[in-house]
Amino acid sequence: MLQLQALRTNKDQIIQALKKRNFDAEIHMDKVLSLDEKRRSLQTDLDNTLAEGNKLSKEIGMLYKSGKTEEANQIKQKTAQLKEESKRLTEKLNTIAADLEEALYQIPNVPHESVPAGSDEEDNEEVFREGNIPELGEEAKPHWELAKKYDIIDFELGAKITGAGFPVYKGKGARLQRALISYFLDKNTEAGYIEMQVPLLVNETSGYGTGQLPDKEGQMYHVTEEDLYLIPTAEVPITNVLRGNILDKNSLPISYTGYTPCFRREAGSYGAHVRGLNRLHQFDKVEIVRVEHPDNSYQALDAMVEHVKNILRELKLPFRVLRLCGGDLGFTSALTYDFEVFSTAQDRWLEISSVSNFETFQANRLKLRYRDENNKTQLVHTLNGSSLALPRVLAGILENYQTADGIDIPDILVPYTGFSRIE
RNA sequence: AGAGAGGUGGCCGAGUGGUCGAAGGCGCACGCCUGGAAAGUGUGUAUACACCAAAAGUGUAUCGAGGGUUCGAAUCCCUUCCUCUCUGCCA
Repeated sequence: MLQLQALRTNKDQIIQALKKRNFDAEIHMDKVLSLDEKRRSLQTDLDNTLAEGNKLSKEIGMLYKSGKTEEANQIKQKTAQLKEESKRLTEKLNTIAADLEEALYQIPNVPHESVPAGSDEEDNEEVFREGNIPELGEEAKPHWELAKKYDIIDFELGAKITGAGFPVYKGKGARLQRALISYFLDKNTEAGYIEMQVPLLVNETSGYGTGQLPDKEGQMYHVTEEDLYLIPTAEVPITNVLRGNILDKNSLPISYTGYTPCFRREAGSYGAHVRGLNRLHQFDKVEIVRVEHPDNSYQALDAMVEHVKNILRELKLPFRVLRLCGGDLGFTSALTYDFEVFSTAQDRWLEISSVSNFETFQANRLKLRYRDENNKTQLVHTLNGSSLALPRVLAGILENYQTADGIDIPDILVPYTGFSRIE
């Protein structure tokens, strides 16, 4: 959620910047600002009415104490009128405040100046590429065939137990999953991230805090009995750990990492691009989250990008980094770098990580602040990234490391798996 | 899941209808004292919103959350969430 104050003072600038997203902010902005104006004048009216009432109440108290019951009763009649008035104003104010909040929720984050203009993924800007794309020859198989051949992932079995998109990992496949999770967590904690184990279900407030609600409501599994949501990413519980806090500026930055399964309904997805591990309802991911002083957040974003690069280097997977264009940029993000691994057998790039700076957009909803030099509260910047999403890394390893009669395990993972080859 | 007790400021803790944003203590900040420190001592110490060009200041709201009773609620009533104790169940 954008800050009202910013909208009031930089209206034109923000409208201009949002054009990069192909988002016409003008109408929204006018609505927000006019609602805000109404809200403020109502607030003033209400405050004055309540103040008057408070004053009279005190008088009544005094009069009763000194036994002047009659005078007190006279004043009482005045307060009845004020009470009605304040009730009316409160109702009005609540309605306007709710409308205002809803209108604010409709406006996406302002893109960073480096975000390229563009309408879809075609316009994303490649900023980095590394690694050799192996020559696999004609025999190369996509990972879903490899998974079947070596009996390490069973999609049908998952469908039997639960439904499509809930695979079962078996034997060395399961072991490889576990190895990847441990390896990622080790890399992250070495880099100073504090490991967290968090709930996999969150309440509504947390969903709003990180911005999944209201705009991605349909993407989350909802446990209606308890009104809880299955997390679509560890970002939600981990970032909400700090919700509502006022941090000492010396406690910044705060860096967390956590492994969780992620649950996504993925309503509306279909076709070849969702085969195998490419798109699942349940998948594993290790996430990194940072809370930063606004002055340092872009430095932190670069550090996160470097960190993920290093992991992919160690895994010896061919990858590239994209700076997302305005049209492809997530609703809450100011700047996002996507990481993609090249899947040789599928002959396409697979997104495996997304690293974003949300600036104050999430912090504003989360009410997550720090105290500055002048003891004033300021919103922090929040960032997060995947390091990494398991299924596509797994797909990348299976496909790129395949040989005619087996799959090699990247050297860096062997201490974690305890084996160096799947046959 | 059932019965009972409770949720007050950064922390502890008083407060059962009136001037209470809330005693007292701890912590923290600044000052005094000291050669320096400790002890002592003085002052200050919540958040949001509105008014004001801004600071100062003023007003309003907030004692888990939401609603109600009342001229007036931290205090009474209802709903809900959470914590603790006992019973039950259970990995």
